[in-house]
Amino acid sequence: MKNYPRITLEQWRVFQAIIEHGGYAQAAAYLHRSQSSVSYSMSRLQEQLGFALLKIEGRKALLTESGQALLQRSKQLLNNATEIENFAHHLSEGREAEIRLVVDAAFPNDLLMSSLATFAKQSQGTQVQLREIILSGANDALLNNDADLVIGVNLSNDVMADPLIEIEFHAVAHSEHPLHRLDRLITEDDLEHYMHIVIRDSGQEHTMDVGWLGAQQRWTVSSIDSALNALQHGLGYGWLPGDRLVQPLGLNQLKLLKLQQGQTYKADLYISFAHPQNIGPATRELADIIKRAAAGLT
Amino acid sequence: MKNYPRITLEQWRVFQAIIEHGGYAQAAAYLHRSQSSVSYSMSRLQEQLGFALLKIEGRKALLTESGQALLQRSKQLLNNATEIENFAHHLSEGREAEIRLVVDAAFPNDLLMSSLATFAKQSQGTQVQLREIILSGANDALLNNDADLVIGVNLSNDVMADPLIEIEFHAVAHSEHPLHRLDRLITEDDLEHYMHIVIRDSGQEHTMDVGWLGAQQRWTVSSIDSALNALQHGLGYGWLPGDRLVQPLGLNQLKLLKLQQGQTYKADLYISFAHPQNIGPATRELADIIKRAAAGLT
DNA sequence: TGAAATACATCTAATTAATTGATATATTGG
DNA sequence: CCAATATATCAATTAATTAGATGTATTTCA
Repeated sequence: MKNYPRITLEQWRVFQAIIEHGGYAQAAAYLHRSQSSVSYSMSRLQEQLGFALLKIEGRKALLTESGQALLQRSKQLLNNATEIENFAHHLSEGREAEIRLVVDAAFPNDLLMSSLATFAKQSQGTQVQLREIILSGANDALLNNDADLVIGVNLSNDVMADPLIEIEFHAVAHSEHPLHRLDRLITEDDLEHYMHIVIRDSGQEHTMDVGWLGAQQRWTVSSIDSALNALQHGLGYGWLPGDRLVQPLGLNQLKLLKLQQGQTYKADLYISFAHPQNIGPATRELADIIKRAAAGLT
Repeated sequence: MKNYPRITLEQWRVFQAIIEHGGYAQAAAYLHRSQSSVSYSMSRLQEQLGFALLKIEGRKALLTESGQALLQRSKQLLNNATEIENFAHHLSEGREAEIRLVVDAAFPNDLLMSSLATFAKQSQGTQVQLREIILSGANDALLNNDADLVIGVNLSNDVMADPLIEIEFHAVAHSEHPLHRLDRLITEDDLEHYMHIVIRDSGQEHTMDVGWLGAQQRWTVSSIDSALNALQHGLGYGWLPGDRLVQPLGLNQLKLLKLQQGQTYKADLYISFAHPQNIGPATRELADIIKRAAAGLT
């Protein structure tokens, strides 16, 4: 099996030009070459492949079946090659090769995904490296200089942070959880008797510190998915962002707790550039897309 | 913006060889060229791009940031080019460029997808064009010669058809449908009073012929998804393949009907080559994969 | 029907690009 | 500071591509 290409991009280009312009002569005109040059390239290509891509029927050049299959793929190849050079051009103008985006898990996933999809269309080759964090992880990322763009809570002390959206956290527990069987609004005291599932800063270990009777019980997890998992297994109660609750509430796996107070609390998510003094064009575009998407939602 | 590539595959290959083999001299040895040739190619590449991919630090060639970004992409490009030539080689040995696969909608989707995923790994570039049909659509495809491989029901008269799996169709209706409120097993007469959602041959028009009181009412749809949609909106009852019912039954959107008789009926799905006298290697491989997947399920 | 026009193939010469071998320049290690 | 190592550059050579002229086959249409 071949491990490096022997056919040049120029050869594929000539092949495509012949098809797209309806013949050798037209291709030659398009490529600013002589007809014999086109003929030579094409015959060399077919000689290297070992079979015909074109059959000359009468005096028209027609694609063979194999030719059709290779035309399609060679077009992709040529586009690929062109894109690299365009990307290189953007690079030389200061466009970033990669954006390191850090996002708090509370940020709605569909909003993030649709923003990334929009950005991908106009990215000019800039790739996005996505990292999900929780709470202070966002600030850590800012401090440690391993992010370019950050979405998180509590960035408000950062003067440059723009508010994005408000996330509502709702108190929930498994639908069979004893808290749902109380015939009254739930008080702080009631909660003390049950396990509290807490999402805490990313990057830290799971710890379990079950106290004794009456003491506050708490299980700390490091991701929203872990918290959901724990809740769905009936391990306790906890506060989770609304958009992650739509499905489990719909399926009746979880139920909202009717609290005397504090049934929901709100947190603001901010977006911020990690290096405000030096923001590349692609990073700015991505930030704008996210801001617009968030604004459109409210 | 450039619309055709000016940098040759060879240039990218030289660039990669320098990185992979740790220097110009080693790359030259690997490529069976002189060191000066490698140096020339590389400097020409950078001249064309307008910026440096390598910086010579001391006497070691190190990637610049841009170089890193382009190395990654150029590797993809080279792989892409190599793959086309390998694919061409397979073509010249008689492998198909494309397989037209026609599948009855009753065939379990996950089975189909996992089979296609398996095939993709060993496809050697052969692409699969997938078309979904219903009932006699499979036979149509066979007759009209616009398929290479067919999965459908009622292919049994075709001597070459292999039985794949048995599909169970279950009678269901929306969980609030009046049929569920009868305190006894449902009879044929009961059914006559309600809309029957029927999936019929593909390629035909939706028709709605609502009869009057007591007469048989029927809504004919042309896909399983349409049928599910109709059922989930409580429009009537119908028989659907079991694997498509798992979710709606789980969500309690639909409920199985308790019929006096005929609550489920079974259909056998067969797989068949459209042109048994002339089967390409890739088509045979894909058929084998599907047969094995189906066999593993039962 | 047959001459003119069209289209691809082939040949040779000219041109362009790539490669080499020798040598220059720079850096590192001892 | 010298020997070894690594890349850069130069001039000469070699290879690949291109062009121009010409050949062959097909189609058009007068």
